[in-house]
Amino acid sequence: MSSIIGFEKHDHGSCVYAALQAADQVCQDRSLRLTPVRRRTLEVLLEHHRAMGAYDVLERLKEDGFGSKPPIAYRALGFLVEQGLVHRVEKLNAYIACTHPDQDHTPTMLICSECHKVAEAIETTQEKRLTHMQQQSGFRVTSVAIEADGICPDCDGK
Amino acid sequence: MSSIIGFEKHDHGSCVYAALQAADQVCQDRSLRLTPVRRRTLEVLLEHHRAMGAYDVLERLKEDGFGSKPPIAYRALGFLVEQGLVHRVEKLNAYIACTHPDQDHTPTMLICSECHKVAEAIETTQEKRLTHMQQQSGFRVTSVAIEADGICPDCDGK
DNA sequence: CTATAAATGTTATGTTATAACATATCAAGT
DNA sequence: ACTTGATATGTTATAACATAACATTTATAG
Repeated sequence: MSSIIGFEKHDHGSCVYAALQAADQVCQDRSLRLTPVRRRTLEVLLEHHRAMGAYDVLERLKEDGFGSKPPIAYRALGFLVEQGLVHRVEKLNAYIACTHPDQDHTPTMLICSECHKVAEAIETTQEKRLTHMQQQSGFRVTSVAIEADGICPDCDGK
Repeated sequence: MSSIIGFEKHDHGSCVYAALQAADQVCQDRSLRLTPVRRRTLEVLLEHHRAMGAYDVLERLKEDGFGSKPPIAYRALGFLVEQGLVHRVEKLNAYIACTHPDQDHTPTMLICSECHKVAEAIETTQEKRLTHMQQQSGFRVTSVAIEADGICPDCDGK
């Protein structure tokens, strides 16, 4: 079964706040530091609520007085991706805040070719399938990305 | 079920020849032109038998007297990807010849982080799952990429 | 209060990709 | 064959994405 987050309406203010809280918790639990740049980077992605390129993120960070060169953004994004707080959307070379950082998951990214919104479908059966494949093939999987292009419900109506 | 192609040994010469034949057939069936650049591009990928960047492909094309500028490679690759004769490996920004262009399929790419070989696992149940997801969510899927990082059987032994 | 590690910042450069336009080639109809 | 419209090839120029290497600052453990 799958549940989709991203295309329907929601209380955005509280969603951002909750996600930042969750991130604080995650980092505390893992003895990692959610430093100002890292926290702000996550916040920027949460506010935007769509996939952003590293240079778009960098733009915002610069405005807030953080460093202005690419590595600043790439390092913060790298950290957040490693911790599962942000997902990299490979097809777009872009980044999007995770909508449920608490759960350990392999997300399925649904990318609308029309409005360019990205939704994250969480797949629980996926894990099992991959483990199975791994046993059959002898390929030891460390990470998986699933990404679908298509038309989202909003755009499909038009 | 899944079947894996890419890590085990095989008769390379005949595999390249057969794939080119298949490509000719596919293009004929669809009234499309497998022009010299396009055919050579596919051949280069087949010979290499691993993921190649567009600029690596371009290098080869240039040597063969074709145009030497990026669009030459990107256009040929784009055509081949559209026709399902080549897959784009999103995580690597690279391209690899399809190992079974005849079947209509959603490939799972298995990317070895050690030796950088890429194998293609063909998934038949995947299609159904995505159709199902689509019905539930209202997201109309047009194309899907599934990519796994990990360690291939060869490298896992060491 | 140091010593060490971790994080931030900069410079410089490398890699991947596409827009825009000019030219050549092919395929269909006359 | 000859024109016409569509397809494909080629170039120039530039945009977008990403990292190596090194200097400086900040946190934290002893």
